[in-house]
Amino acid sequence: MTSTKERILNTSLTLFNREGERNVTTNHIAEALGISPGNLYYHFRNKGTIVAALFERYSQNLLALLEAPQGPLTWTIKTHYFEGLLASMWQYRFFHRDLTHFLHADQALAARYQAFVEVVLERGLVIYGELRSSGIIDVDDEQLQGLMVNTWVLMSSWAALVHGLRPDAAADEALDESLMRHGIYQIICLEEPFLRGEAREHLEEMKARYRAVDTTSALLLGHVPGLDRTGSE
Amino acid sequence: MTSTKERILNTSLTLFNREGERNVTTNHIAEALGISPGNLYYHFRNKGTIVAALFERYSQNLLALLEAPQGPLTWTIKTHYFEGLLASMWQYRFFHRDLTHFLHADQALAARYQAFVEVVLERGLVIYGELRSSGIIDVDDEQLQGLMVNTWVLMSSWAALVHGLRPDAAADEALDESLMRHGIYQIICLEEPFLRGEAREHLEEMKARYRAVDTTSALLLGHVPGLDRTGSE
DNA sequence: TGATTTTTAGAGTAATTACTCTAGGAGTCA
DNA sequence: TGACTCCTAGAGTAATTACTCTAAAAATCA
Repeated sequence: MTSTKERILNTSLTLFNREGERNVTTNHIAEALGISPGNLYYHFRNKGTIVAALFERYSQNLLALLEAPQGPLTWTIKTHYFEGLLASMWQYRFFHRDLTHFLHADQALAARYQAFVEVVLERGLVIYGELRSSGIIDVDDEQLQGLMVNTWVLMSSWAALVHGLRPDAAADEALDESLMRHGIYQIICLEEPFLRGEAREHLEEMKARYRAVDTTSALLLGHVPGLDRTGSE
Repeated sequence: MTSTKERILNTSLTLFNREGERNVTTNHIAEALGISPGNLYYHFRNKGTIVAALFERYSQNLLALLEAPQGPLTWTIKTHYFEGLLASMWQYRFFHRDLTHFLHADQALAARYQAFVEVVLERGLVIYGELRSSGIIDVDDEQLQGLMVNTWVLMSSWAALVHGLRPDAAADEALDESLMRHGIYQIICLEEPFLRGEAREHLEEMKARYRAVDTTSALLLGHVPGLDRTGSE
């Protein structure tokens, strides 16, 4: 049986993701759990510590994934790997959604977050570096850095962005998954021009796999008709 | 002399950007202006309408920029043009920072925002389409779409992301400008592999111009080293 | 068992905050 | 002048909300 502390975190996470941290009061969390506010405050000094604890879980989660050894790295494996990362980030999407507020409100959290980003980028550079060594991507140092930053911006913003555009807080798991796949698709778009050898062979297959069939393109590229025209001109 | 209504909007914008909309109360806005809360509420039914009015200003601002005719389009011009867009977005950065909350709280605003994004993407596709027609970028339809989405994600997230990482709310104009230039640099990184002809010739020059000398690697890829900008023009 | 510590309930509070209401000044037009 | 509208002040309020306090149940230990 999970401890009360754990249950508070789990419920908070669910509510934060669904309603947005700003709209979830501590009383609301307690009520959802069927415990008293006093009990909640016995386990967490204040609301901020709940957020901080969730960030800890989030960052541990992500860093663990990033530490995982992987033997010979192919582009396909790497992409699948990124898919896992994005899924983890989606689980804690409330965090990136209100990131600036949290960092503004909690100096210590800000420092931990900064360190976290540094490690993520560092590790990401290693991964891309390995791909380069294997001749899978063809980039110079500068392009590698640019690519890494863009990948991170995309991943860390994707959830919030997509969450803002999707139809009303309908808890549609199928849609969510499709949106995450679209995120990976966009990363593939980032990498595509640099891909060589093995990766190039799998490119179309991978694009097809992650390309959002209907719903996703509908969301971001709605009824944008621009392409038919520019193609023929 | 600007009307009270305008002054309320201006002050709100300033405070929202600096403190975050969440931390700025209506009383606070009134106080900053030296007017009474009652007066504020005479001009705006509630806080949400202030946000909505600011979004209107923001979207009009951006759409006007996007409508601007431009004659023959070079990559250099386009990049300079994007710089203007990003600067406008930076002026209203509070909006993208709390975007999901605003959309969640105001159905009508959500609809307007969705329409806004559609127009922006549409217009962006036209611009990239023109570059393609001129042989400046070499992409197929699918790559064009992918590029467009990534550009938009990058631009609309950049302010919030960077704001979260920069040192404490120091109102450092020089730093801000450097960060915006870095945003353009990242877009250049997105486009670089597709560039041909004229653009390719100006690539290094443009990269040099927008590359943040210290701050780039500093903010996102390391620690901020006191901002020692060596003669940049 | 009794003693002690951990966990819980739940009423309560101080502070905040979005917003209201009334009354009156200030400009305009007759 | 008076009447009418626009604008402003500022006291006040209802509701929310993060958080406290006391006491008791439950678990742990001697």
